[in-house]
Parts: sequence; C-alpha cells; structure tokens
Amino acid sequence: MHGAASTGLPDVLQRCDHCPVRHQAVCGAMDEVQIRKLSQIAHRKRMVPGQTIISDEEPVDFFANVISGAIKLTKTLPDGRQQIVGLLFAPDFLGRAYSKSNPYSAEAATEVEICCFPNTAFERLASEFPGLQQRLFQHTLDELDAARDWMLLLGRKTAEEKVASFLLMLARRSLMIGCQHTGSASVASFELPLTRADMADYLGLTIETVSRQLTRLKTANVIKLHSNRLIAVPDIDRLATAAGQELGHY
Amino acid sequence: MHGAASTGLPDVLQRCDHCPVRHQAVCGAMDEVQIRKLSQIAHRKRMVPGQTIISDEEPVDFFANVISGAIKLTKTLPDGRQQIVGLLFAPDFLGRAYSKSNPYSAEAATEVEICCFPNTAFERLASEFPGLQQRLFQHTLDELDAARDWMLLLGRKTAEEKVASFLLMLARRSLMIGCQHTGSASVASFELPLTRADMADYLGLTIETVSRQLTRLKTANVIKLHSNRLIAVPDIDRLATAAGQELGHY
DNA sequence: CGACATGTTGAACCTCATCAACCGACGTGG
DNA sequence: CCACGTCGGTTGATGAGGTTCAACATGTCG
Repeated sequence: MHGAASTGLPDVLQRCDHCPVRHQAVCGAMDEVQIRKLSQIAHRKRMVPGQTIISDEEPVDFFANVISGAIKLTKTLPDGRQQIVGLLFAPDFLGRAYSKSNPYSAEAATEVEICCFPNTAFERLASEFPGLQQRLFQHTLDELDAARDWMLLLGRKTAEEKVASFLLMLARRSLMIGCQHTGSASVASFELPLTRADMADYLGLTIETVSRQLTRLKTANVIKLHSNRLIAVPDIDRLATAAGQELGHY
Repeated sequence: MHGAASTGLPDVLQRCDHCPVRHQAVCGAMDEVQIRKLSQIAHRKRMVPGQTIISDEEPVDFFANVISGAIKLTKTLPDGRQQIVGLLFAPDFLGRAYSKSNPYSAEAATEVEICCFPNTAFERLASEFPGLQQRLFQHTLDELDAARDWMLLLGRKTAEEKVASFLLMLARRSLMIGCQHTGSASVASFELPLTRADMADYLGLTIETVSRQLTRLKTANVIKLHSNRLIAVPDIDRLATAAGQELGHY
C-alpha cells in the first residue's frame, strides 16, 4: 500500500528522482538541492475510488501532487444536490495556499496515487524559494481559466454540447499525452475517468440525460463506445462542432 | 474626463494618497515608498456602461484596480450565447499575470473608474516586491472560490434560487460596506449594478425568466422593488433560504 | 411627438428532469 | 451451483421548469 516502501529502496533515493511527474508538477521548478529537501517531507498515498481526500468540513494540513488517477472537487447544497467544480489529473496540484479551510471536498474518482506534503513544511519551502510559489500561482490561474470555461458550459450549453465538450476535453488530453510517444494519431481513444453519475455532477445534468446524449453521439458516429468506459473519437473536429466550438481556436 | 487632472493638483500628490481603495486594493500591501513608485506609472480612466475594457481577441498591456463601478468578465460562444464569468467591484483587480492574452472580455457594466498600470512596469514592481505578488495570488484564489461557487449555482440551482443568490450576494456586499459607517442595519438595500440582460448572462437564464423570478420574490415579500434598479431586503435570512443556502454558514 | 432601449407579462413549446422498468456484471451466502 | 441483492448503466413515458415568441408598458432622448 506504500509505493516507495515496496521496492525496498530507501525513500530518499526512491522518491522524486523516479517520480513520473517530477518535471511536470510544481516540483518541476526545483533544482536537485531543493528537490532533496522536498523529498524529505513528502510521502505517497494510494486511494480507492470514492475515498474522501479532503472534506469541506475539516481543516486540511497537507498539499499534494497527483501522480496518477483522477480526483474530483465537489460542492454540495444543503439538500444534497452536488456539483463537481474541478477535476484533477496527473501533474496537478491539490490544496489551497493561505487557508486551512477548503470551500469544497476532494474525492478520488478512480484509483489515485498522490504525493503529500505537510502544510507548514511546504509553505516554508515555498517562502524560501519564490519559483515554487510562482508555479503555484500559475497553476491557480490555470484552474481559474478552467473554472470559467466550465461556467460557460454550465450556463449556456445544451445537454449534447455539454457531454461533447467533456469528451472533447478528454480526447485532447489523451492526444496531448499520446503525442509525446507516438508521432500523431488523430484518432483519440481513451478511458472515461468518471461514472455516469460523476459526469452528471460535472456537467450539471442527470445520469439519464448523460446516458442518452452518449448514445446520441454514438448513433451519430461522432464517438464509438467500445465498452461503458472506453471511448474512441474518429474525427475530433466533428466532436468539437458537437461541443459548440466551431473549429479553430483552443 | 480625467479624475486627477480635474483638481489642478500635480498627479503624484493627488493619486493614491487620496485614493478610496488605497488600503483595500492590491496596493494595500505597499508602503509609502512603494506606493510613490506605483503612482508614477498609474493613471485613472473612466468608462461608460457597455464600453469594452479588454477584449479576448487583442493582447492586453495593462493591469488595473477597480475604483468604482462594476465590470463584467464575459465569455461568448461562436453563435453568440454569452456567459458572465466574473463580476469586479470596487477594490478588485483586473488583468491576468503571466499572460498577454485573456480568455475572456471585460466590459463596463456601470459607470466605471479604474486605475491602470502598464504591464511591464507593474510586473517589474511585483518582482521587486514579493508582498505585491502574494496579494495578487490571494486575489486570484478568491476569484477561483467565487467561480466555483458560481459553478454550483449554474449547474444545480433553480431559476428562483439563482436570482435569490445573486441578490443575496449584493445584499451582503452592501451590508459589509454599510457596516463600516453605520452600526448595523439588518435591512439591506442597494442598487442593481446590472441590467436584466446582464443578470441573465450572469445566471445562465433568459431576461424573461429573471424578470419573472424578481416579481415572484417581490410578491412573496422576500424583496422590495423600489424601482427597476433599487432593491430592499427586509429579512436577509429569508433571502438566503430562497437562495438554497439554509441559514448559518458563509 | 415618435423612435428606441429596457423591462414586464402572456401563451406555446421544448428540453431536460423525474419516475420507473429493465439489463448485465459482480459478489455473497445458502 | 444458483438464487439474491447491489451497482452501474440504458431506455421509455410523463411532466415541469425555462425558453421562445410576441405584445405591451415605461422611460428617455433627439
């Protein structure tokens, strides 16, 4: 249950140097000396789907990098209606600077592996090293952009556009990641990191509507559903059109 | 048309020292020496309702503090559907660090007065003075929280709750501001900074629905409409309930 | 005064939510 | 081994909440 320990190597040697997100996450801003300090306060954790990572009730005493899997940030109304306000993937950063209390909860959507740092130690490191702070700032700006994109989706898009937009986001992500390895395959295929229920909570819809729109997109040959979770996009431009983004930008 | 010039005083003396947001805006983090530097690169601007301040097309070469009025940040779909993704009031900061291009437009919603700084000079100041950068970071975190609150509203709230939530936000704002002067009046009354059309774009609704929900809240005695723009809230807790927030927190 | 912008109200329509039945996969216990 | 419940997902029927279209009211400005 503990990634570092399972190899038998001392933690300090094992960690960070072999970390898959060493150069993409916030740690990317740090040099060898810095990273050594960081690795001394870091430890990995595995979570199973549905497991709560942070709650909007209790104070949080750690930050974390996402190493693998997907984490959903959720907000809930008193009567139980829920909205996913953010989705965190591989090199993303979890946690809010300058505040112990979180206005939302974080929950593992899939199997998740994270790398945790105690609050205080990490903040001290950040104040010593402005590059780290700047990286956090940058990441927050990206999250803000994403949140505002999603506001447009939630407020103004139709159910079909919403589902298509979500798939488009994942398709682009999978192409981005894929392109580093292969040359370029314009056929994106990927696995859905969310259940229908989570998709509904992310898109401001119901489970049923999500399901229906998926089958609509399937019968229109915009996507292929190999299984409940496996999706292929033969023509990404058609998907973009279905998402209401008239080709070109982005 | 130029606030500083109209008094006949030299700009450097006039500016900042008498600025109404001197201690609340990002400049609040700066001491006398810093603020003198800042005042040398700053200049005020007035805008009329509807005037575009920054466009998502063109690059932006300035930051700005909002001194008075309301600014709306908007995103638009290719077919014209629009969503307001942020609203800026008096001590707020306009502009995005680390990026020339903006993913949204900014437009004056009311009469607006802003205090502009050229991009490069301001960023140099920020790098000299980490307190300023941190203040910007803080402000960005607040914007992110607000955006995510709004995602919950857009995705999960009913039309009535949306309108009530918007009014509640303004009511609380007016109480916050009012409390500094008067002791405490639990009767909030304020002026709507947005037209019905803008409210619709903010709430993900149509003009007609906004209008109808306003009259519903009026006939239910949750609010009083003195004119199209003037609102009074006799019992703010009832408004909070109508907004779907079961008393207490926030 | 008429033209125009802003806002309200009514009627018809449509998208999406709700309620319900059903399916297949999986795990568990008799 | 199979009956059983559960979970995630699909599909259908129905209806409500909001959009759309249209008429009208009000206020402002030339």
